[in-house]
Amino acid sequence: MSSGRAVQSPGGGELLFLTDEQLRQGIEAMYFAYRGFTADPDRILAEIDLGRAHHRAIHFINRAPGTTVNNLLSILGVTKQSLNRVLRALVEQGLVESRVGATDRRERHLYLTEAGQELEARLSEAQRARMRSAYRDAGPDAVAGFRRVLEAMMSADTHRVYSTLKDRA
Amino acid sequence: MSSGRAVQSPGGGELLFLTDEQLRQGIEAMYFAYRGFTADPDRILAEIDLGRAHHRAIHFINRAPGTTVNNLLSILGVTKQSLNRVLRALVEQGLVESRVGATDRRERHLYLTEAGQELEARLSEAQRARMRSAYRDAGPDAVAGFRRVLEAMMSADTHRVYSTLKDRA
DNA sequence: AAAGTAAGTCAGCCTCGTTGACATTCCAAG
DNA sequence: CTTGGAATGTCAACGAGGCTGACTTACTTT
Repeated sequence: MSSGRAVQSPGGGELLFLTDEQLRQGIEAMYFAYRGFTADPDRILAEIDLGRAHHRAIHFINRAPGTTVNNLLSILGVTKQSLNRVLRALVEQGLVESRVGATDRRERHLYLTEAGQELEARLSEAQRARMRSAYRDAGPDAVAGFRRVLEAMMSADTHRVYSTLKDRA
Repeated sequence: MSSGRAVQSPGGGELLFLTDEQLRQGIEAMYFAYRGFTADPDRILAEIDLGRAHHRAIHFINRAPGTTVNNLLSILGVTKQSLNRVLRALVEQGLVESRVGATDRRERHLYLTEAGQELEARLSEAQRARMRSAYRDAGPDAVAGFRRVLEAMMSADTHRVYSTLKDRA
């Protein structure tokens, strides 16, 4: 598995030489890996007639309980109309509670119910198990590199959202 | 960016200790990075009323010209009915040509037309540019680690498809 | 030739994106 | 105050691209 070769650039700085073939393998790896990444939660969600969109909402509500719809929107990068359908389903199934804001009553603050927390735990345990196994197979140095490449691959605004979330962990 | 710590397991082997927090950061990084990964091609595709599914088909037809529908199916992991709709659009737009098999006339062999090749080049150049930039930011060691983790994250059967493609590059 | 299998197509459903129209609430200017 | 605009969230309807089921066509096996 070649990962490119450091060569001297004309300006003197070190440059990474990458063939189109190496890049394409990276692209395909990303595509196939993402399928594995979502496979386990998808199976669990299908049992209870929910989809990946519900998982994402549950994940980030769990991450920041009491978040508003608008805030969740900017994390997920979808339209509010799209998120709304997902949230409605989650509320109807008793997995999420939506409370009118105390100071600003236009806002809705979102929380996982008991049942929502249980589902979240199930989903994220499945996903973490795969991630843990991949990390162990690949080793600690690989993991650091993995993270570095992923962060470099994000779009600038997405990277900002990611960092904000990470920093307040 | 911590990537876990090597500790001695009871049996004496080395084990990677990973907190749930570390794993969750990896999960979020994967999610946000995948959005960046698809963003550039998506923009180009939207201009001509095509979607990600068309990109995938174009990518793998370009990779293995003359491939059959069935073969493409097993690479993409979708149903033939779903792929069929996508292929029909591509043929109608003159991007893909579907030729009846010479030896077995049930089969359809798929090829990119001139226009299809041009679009493929545009899409994959955009995607490679981002990948190249991410690789350069992260450095060669990071790239090797990135690839190792991704491969370990694939499901077994997907990994097989990926390897087969890679080996005959 | 008849039965079975494989490849592809047509029809119709569901999820989850999208845009448009709207109700509610807040706030700042008059 | 009040009133006009901005912010927040909801309802409706459309489209892409997954899915299953039923089918046709073409090849293979007996």
